[in-house]
Amino acid sequence: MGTAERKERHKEDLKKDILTAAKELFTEKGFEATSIRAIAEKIEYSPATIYLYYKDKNEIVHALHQDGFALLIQHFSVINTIASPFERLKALGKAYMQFAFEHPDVYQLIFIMKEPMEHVAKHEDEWHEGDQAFTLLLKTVEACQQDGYFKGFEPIGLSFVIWSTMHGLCTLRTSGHLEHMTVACKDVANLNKNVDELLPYSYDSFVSILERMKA
Amino acid sequence: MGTAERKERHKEDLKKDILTAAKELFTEKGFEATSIRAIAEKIEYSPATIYLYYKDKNEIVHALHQDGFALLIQHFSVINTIASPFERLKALGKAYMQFAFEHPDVYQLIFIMKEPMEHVAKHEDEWHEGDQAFTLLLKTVEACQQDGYFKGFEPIGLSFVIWSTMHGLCTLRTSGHLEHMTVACKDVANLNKNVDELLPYSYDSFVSILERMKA
DNA sequence: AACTATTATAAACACTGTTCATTAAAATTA
DNA sequence: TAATTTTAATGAACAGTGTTTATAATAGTT
Repeated sequence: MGTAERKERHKEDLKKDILTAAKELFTEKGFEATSIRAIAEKIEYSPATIYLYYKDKNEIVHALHQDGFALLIQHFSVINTIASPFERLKALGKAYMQFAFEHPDVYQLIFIMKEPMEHVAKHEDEWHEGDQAFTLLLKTVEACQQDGYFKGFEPIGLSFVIWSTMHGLCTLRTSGHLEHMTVACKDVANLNKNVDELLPYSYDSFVSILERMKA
Repeated sequence: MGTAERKERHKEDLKKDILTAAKELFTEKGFEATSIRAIAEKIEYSPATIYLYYKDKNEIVHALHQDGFALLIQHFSVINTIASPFERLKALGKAYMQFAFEHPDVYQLIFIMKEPMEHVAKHEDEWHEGDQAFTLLLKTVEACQQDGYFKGFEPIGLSFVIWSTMHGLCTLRTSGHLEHMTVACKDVANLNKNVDELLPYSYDSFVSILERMKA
């Protein structure tokens, strides 16, 4: 008769509305300040209704985590046009960094927060999003190796080191730790106490290191 | 009369007792589960009393942050006995990694959590602890340079890259993200799906990279 | 002993995530 | 169409959180 379908559609709409409201509040006020009650108020439903569509807050956070990852993968799409493997690797790093600074809250959601991963763990699931992104890096590193870079290195370990470096650069910045380090900035004439300059600067250092790894 | 001194001493004792109780609860049950009420119960005082000695929870967290950093610096003391700069750098990395795994909660307190840094920011303070640790790394890197390593590199940027890599390695592990990445572990014969092996393994890769940077 | 300054606390405020019995609405059956 | 069943939504409560404040108890001084 079709009424069941319409109902089902309405149910899925509401589930998405919850997620959209959560995402907006999240990017607006951060995770800490985003309560179930606030989400409920935004979609004009009772807080208890949320629990008819999501088991708990972690399930919402995990859904946002997945959405956030899709956005990251999307940011990576720029590298498809680049033929040179090493240039592709560099572009991947730049895209990663840019994403972390443009969407610090999403970055936290997908790479820092424990809750979404705990949700994956509880459901004995696998982290497909992470695998997908890591595979992209791995393939690029392997392509670089065929181009003469990183000879003698095992690609997975190397990929992981590269990811770690980028992750470290991004997190140390967004967590606010660098802002209060005087040594790292003040003493360098080129930097002028500006933290924002330290990161692209360090990224260039990192690229130089990798560049020297060509046979 | 001395009574004023005794009182002052008692006051400082209580302030330390609060911190000790907080530290114990923190390492026992984690930050999330450590409430002011729980701390108060442990020292057998009323929750409101805590606020006579610490302005708010962030001030307690910041005090723990400073204690934690002292512990890290202590872990670094092993490098004093090593003459070779590059071996010293390697030992520094190893000590850093070991600290992160032995005290994951303290690591989170000093390098991941935003709250202690927010406290530093509010008081227009500087992050002396961070500066101290970074300087130690910087001096080691500079010594390496005088030994023929990292020629042509600006030491601060390079030091920051090294720190970022170590930080990335440690945080990706303790946050639980690696546990659910199948690609990174399963496919490597040497690793046998074991995440615990991925890190020392990746660390060795990183050391190899640095090793190649001689002359 | 009386007064004052310090220290401690009970109670409340405004929140949080989550559960559950109850009610309202919609769909199905008689 | 009327009665019944299934589904969806909610108000209220539970147990917790950080924090503030007026009140009470204690200690020190005159």
